[in-house]
Amino acid sequence: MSSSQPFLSSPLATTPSRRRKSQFTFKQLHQLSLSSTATPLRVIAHIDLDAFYAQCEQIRLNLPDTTPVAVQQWQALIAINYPARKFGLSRHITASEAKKLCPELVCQHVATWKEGDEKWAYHEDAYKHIGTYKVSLDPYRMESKKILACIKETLPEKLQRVEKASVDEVFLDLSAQIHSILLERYPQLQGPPPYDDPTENLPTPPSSALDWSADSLVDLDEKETEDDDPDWDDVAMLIGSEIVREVRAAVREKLKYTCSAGIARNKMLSKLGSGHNKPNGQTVVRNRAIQQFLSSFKFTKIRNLGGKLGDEVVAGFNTDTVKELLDVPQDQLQKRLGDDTGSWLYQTIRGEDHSEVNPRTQIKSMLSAKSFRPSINTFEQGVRWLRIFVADIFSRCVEEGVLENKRRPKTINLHHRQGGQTRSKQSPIPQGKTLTEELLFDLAKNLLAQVVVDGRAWPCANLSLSVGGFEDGVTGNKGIGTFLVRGEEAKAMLQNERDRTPILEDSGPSAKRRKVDDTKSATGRIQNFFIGRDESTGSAGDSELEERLPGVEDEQSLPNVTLEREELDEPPPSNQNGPPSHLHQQSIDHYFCSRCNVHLPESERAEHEDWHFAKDLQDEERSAGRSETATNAAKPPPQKPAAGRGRPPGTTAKKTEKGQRKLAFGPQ
DNA sequence: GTGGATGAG
DNA sequence: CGCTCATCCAC
Repeated sequence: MSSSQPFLSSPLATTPSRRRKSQFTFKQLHQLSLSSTATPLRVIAHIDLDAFYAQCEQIRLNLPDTTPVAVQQWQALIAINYPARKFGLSRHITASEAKKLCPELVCQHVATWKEGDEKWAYHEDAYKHIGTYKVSLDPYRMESKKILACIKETLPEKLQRVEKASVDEVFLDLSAQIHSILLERYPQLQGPPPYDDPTENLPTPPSSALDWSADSLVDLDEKETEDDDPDWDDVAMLIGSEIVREVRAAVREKLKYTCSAGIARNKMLSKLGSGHNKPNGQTVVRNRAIQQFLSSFKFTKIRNLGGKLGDEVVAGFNTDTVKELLDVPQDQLQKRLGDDTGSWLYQTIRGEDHSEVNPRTQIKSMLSAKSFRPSINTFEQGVRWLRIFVADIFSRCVEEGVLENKRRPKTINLHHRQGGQTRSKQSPIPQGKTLTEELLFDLAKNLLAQVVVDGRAWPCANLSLSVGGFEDGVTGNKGIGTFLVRGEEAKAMLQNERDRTPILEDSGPSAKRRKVDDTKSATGRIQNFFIGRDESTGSAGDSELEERLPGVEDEQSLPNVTLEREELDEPPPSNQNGPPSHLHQQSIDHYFCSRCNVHLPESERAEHEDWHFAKDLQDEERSAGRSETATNAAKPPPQKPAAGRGRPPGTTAKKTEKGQRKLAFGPQ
């Protein structure tokens, strides 16, 4: 509903002397305590750190906050703080151009990994080494964590609802806390409603003018005047604004960061609001001001309309403003965009957004990537970057508590870009083994090998490695006494292995010798990864020599690939239960476990078999303890229940006539 | 489950 | 721009 209409159409408005009742009901007030997306009293805040990366560097370097600071990534500037913006600096200019415009600019390069290092660092001359270093954004992730923790500490634990929206943004659903404060400050709101009827209107709101002086206030809609009495939604917003001011003060005082905020009825409006008064300001979008506020924007500034969908709308209706799009009837929008997208857009430009604040603060995946200029052309070059990616990802996994078994990823994914197209390969991370850096490295190499044999791998313009499917750690393998002991043994053995062949070697002459070995061992695994490939259609062409045309089945086979296929393919990798037939000897000291899809040295074979044995035993006990229907003894460990509730706007893909996909937004 | 695409910052 | 992160869909 429009926020302004009820005021205008209220019959009581004709009796100026008598104050009208609230337009809100006891039911809507109650819904506020539940953070319901349906209540018009809802209050959402969006908090956005000001020029975050630049502020991180300014604070890390202990510079006065008046110093112009930019963050440099190779030659590009990826963040510019507000003092620097006064000099006309913007993104898309180079560091040297910026220095000319602003000689006293502090131009700090991001931290980087260099080959062989076991940790990222701030290197003075990083920009000279775009070919061998990899950017690390870890410092900003760590600051982000501290800020998020600070925000959570400031809010009452029981009533908070915080969504981490990005490294420098959060959404807060303040509804429940505001409900509590309202009842406390205005006891007349405590129930029960008259006649115990929840549809009864709330008592008359306080008549004194509200003090908005500390906030930037968006102008009211036309026909609304500041003389109109406030209602409870205004009171709720004002309380929300107080809370946000306290949160921002805490972040400022404890961590020195400034941020901007928007307070409004929903996520979309709060986000637009937070950008309205930067830096270090907060903006309240009262319900009575929504139309005026929204109409001032190009709709491409609204979330989800910044991309192709927005372009499609512009093309379809020859305007990029909310104001003009308001004249388009809903069915016209639907005709052009599809029913769901059309009605979503119709509602959105009228200020409606019923999406929930998703109480989620932990990441679900992490990624390490590098664009290559110029492209890289060999498997061993790729492997060298994988080393760095793995070091990066593994150290971040350690921060996530992987070593303490708190959280651990389930899958590993390699993305590869060549020419216009990107392809990816992924594999499960075996859960039976301790998650080590070399395990990840091994898996990553295999994925790269798969990409290579699939063809058209070179020249490669971009590689990225990610791990995902983070789940809470297992409980400690109850009932398996031998596992932990053996696990320690395994660690010791792996340590010995590492001592002999250090994984994080120095860059230098020795690296050249070693990378040959990497290539060999990895090509050895190419063979293994041809399991499952259909022999009759042959295997992939040799991408380095043969560019296959799209759609053409080129069946040039790699002799050494098909060689071992038979034996490997025999028991296809599966989760079936059974005798220990899952360990396949590949060579004198090399095994492949088809249950885990993992390669093992002889030194780990016994432990691995023991682990399966113990786990099967445990699973049998479990299923016996339950019912006869439990036949899933060898299924993966029980999954985390569900990702909480509340997906952001329900989106469903549709195919357009042109075969392009676009988003469609369904009802919540 | 896998691989591609879109969108955000 | 380059590097992340999330979500969705066809398969």
